Amino acid sequence: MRREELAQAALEVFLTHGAEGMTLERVAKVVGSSKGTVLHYYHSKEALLDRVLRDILRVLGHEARRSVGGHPTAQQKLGAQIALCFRPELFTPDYARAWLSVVSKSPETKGLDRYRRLMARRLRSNLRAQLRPLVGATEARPIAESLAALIDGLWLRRAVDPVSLSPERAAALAQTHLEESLAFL
Amino acid sequence: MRREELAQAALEVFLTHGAEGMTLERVAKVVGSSKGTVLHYYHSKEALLDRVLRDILRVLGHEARRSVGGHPTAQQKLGAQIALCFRPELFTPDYARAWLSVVSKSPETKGLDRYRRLMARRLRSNLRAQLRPLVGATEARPIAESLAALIDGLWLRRAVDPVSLSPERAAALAQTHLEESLAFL
DNA sequence: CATTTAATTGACCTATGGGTCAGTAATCTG
DNA sequence: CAGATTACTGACCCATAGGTCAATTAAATG
Repeated sequence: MRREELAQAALEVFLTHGAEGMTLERVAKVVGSSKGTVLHYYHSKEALLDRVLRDILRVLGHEARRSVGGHPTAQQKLGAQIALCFRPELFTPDYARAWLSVVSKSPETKGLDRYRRLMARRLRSNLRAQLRPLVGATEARPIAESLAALIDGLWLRRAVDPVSLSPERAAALAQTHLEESLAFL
Repeated sequence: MRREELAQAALEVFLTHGAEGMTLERVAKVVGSSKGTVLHYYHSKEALLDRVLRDILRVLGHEARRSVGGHPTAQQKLGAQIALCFRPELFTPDYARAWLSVVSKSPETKGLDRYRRLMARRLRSNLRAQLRPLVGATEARPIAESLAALIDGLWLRRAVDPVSLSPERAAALAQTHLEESLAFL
C-alpha cells in the first residue's frame, strides 16, 4: 500500500513540476519520507515515472472507452472524443505542462518515448476509426491528422498561456474544424 | 568577433541539444575553447541564450517581412505566411525540438518566456491582420487562433516524429484548413 | 519471546552544470 | 621597450539529483 501512496504522490509532483521536476526528494517530502524510501519501492526514478505515466494512460483509455463508446452514431462519438480531450478537469495548465515536459524530454529518454508515441497514436487512430464510416478510409486520414494536430496545438497553448484559452473555447474550435472538414466532401 | 563566433556556436548547440542541453562546455568545445572563455564574453548562460533567441527572432522577423510583404493580395500574403512557417530549411526536427525545449522550459525562467510570448503573439497577430480585410475583424480572430494552433500542433509533431510528416504535407494541411475556414463565410 | 524479514533512514558517492577567481599569455598603446 | 588592458585557462566552489549501502528500527512469524 506504500507503493500506491508513493505513486499517488509522484503523480501529484509530476503534475505540478513536470517530468524533470519530479525529483525523488520532492516525492519523498509529499509522503513525509526520505529519498531512500522511494528508491526502496521503485528501484529508479525511471521506474517511478513509468508507473505514473502508465496510470495516466490507463485512466485516459478507460475514460475514452466509457465516454466515446456510449454514443451510437459516429458523429456523436467524434464529439465525445473531442469533449474528452478538453474536459475541464483534464485540460488544465498543470496537465498540459506535464504532458509537454514529457514530449520535450522524450527524445533522449527511451522509456518516455513509448508513452508519447502511444498517446499520439491512440488519438489519431481513434479519430480515424470514427471518421472512416463517415468519409471513407482515404479521406479519414488527412482529416484525423489535421484534427489531432489542432488538438495538440490547443493543448500546447493551454500549457504556455493558462488564461487566454478556456476549455470550452478550445473544444469549440476543434469541433468547428471537424465540422468544416466534414462539410467539404 | 569572438563574441559573434560564440553566438554562432551557441546557436549550433542550441539547435542540436535544445535550451537545457546548450551547456557552456558544449559551446566552448565547438569553438575549441574552454567554459571560462564563454563566460568571459557572456556573463551568464542566460545572456548567451538570450542572444541566440534574439538572433533567431530577428532573422525570422526579417524573413517574414521579406516573404510576406512581397505579395499584393491578402490571400497571397496568407499563403506566404504559411509557406514561411513550413519552409524545409526551417521546419526541421532540430528547429522544432529546440523551439519545444524553450516552450517547455519557459514557465520557470522568465527570460525565455518573453521570447515564447513574442513568437506566439507575432504569428497570431500576423495571421489576424491579413485575415481582417478578407473576413472582417470579428471573424478574423477565431480563424487566426485555430490556424495558429494547427501550425503549432504540426510543429510539435515534427519535433517528436521527424519522419512521418514532410514540410510539404504540413503546409498543405494548414493551407487546406485556411481555405475551409474561409469558405465558411 | 526470539528470530527472521521488511521498512526506513541518512550518510556518502558520482556526475553535471553554472559560476568565480587568480594567474598567465597575448596584444595594444604611450 | 614598458606598462596597461584584454584574452584565456584551469582549478575550484556550490548546488542539484540520482543512486548505493550499511545500519537501525519496526513488524511479522514460528
